[in-house]
Amino acid sequence: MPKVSEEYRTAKRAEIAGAALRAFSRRGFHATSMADIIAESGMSAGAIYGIFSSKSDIVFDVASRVIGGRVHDISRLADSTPMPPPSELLGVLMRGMIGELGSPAILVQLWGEAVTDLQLRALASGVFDRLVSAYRAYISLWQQREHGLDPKAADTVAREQTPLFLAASQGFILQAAIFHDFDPEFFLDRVARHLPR
Amino acid sequence: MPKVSEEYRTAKRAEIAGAALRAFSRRGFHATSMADIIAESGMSAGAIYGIFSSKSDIVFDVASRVIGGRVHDISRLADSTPMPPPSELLGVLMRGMIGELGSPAILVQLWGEAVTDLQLRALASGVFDRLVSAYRAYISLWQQREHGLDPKAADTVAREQTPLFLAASQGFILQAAIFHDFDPEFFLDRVARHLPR
DNA sequence: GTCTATACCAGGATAGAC
DNA sequence: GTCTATCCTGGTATAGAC
Repeated sequence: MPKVSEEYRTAKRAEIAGAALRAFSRRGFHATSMADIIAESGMSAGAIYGIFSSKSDIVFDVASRVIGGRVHDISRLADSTPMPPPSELLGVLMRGMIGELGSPAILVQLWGEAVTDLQLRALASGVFDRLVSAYRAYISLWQQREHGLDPKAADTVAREQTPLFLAASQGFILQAAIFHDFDPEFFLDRVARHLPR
Repeated sequence: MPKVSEEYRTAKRAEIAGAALRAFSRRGFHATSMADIIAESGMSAGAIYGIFSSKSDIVFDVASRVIGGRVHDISRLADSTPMPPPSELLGVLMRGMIGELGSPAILVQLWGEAVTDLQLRALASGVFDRLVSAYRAYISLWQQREHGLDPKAADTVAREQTPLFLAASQGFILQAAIFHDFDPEFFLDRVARHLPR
């Protein structure tokens, strides 16, 4: 098998996925036609169907990339140093997401699809799980360092707090996507003030 | 104009909307065809198009009903007595929603649509606004009664806290829709414990 | 591998009879 | 007002040439 071809394929995939993401972000998954993706990518139908087998194949690939980016964000914050307090973690994560993704609208669209699509649901559920784990590990470590708890006690505290951190993250994303005049910093400030320390 | 006809129309509308809601809940807005709605309602295409002008007309009607129900929930809790503490408000609201709606999945679908549909977005945004107002009024009253704050100070506190309450509500709904093994009471217990008093 | 042109189909909406 | 049968658009996927 020619190795050039393989690299070429993955490069093309990324290129098409990028175009599709832009189109989906503007008009939604269903309102976006293959013709839109073709126009946005500057390629032809034949070229695209040579790389992706169907539209839903593209949707799933785009979803994986978007969501994979979130997973990457999460894993990074675990090694950030110095450790900001957990209450600031939310802000770090959300700002990073906005910076990389522009608008979180596509995530909300994905959630909507995930409700009825088993594959996408597994994907979304997996990210939530990872986010929970990351928050938990972080909070646990913080509790040990700052409050001198032993690992077991710290983990118990962390477990208690994670659902709220997850909900706050999700609320941020949703409100940013729906409210026309959403102010990220206002939200983060208000919420951080009431998150446990 | 015959008044019997008017009542008949609204009854039929409700009937069709109910059937459509069931179909949408199962398969999603887009995957549900008019044929599905026709089958679920037991009526014919002609009958339905005599009442609704298009599929998106039905979607919007269903969305309004679902979301109108939430508004009703919210307005009720303001007059509940004795007043539970704000930290329990979330549970009251979420349990009521589950009881009436079954699963919150349809709400997440709506959010996903709202991102790209201006009308639905206005609808969703309006509900969030109302929820914010309701939480704010409630918390303000609570602060006055329990902590003896004057109305102005109480409202300031309430304003600070509402974003987190809203986010917690949204997180509950989303997690309930996506996590396969979501435990409502576990979530509510953990979150209530860290919500401000 | 990629292009254009097109086959094919799902599904929303309507016509016309009752 | 309601039914059935059907029209027709929009959109995915493919055929065949290059």
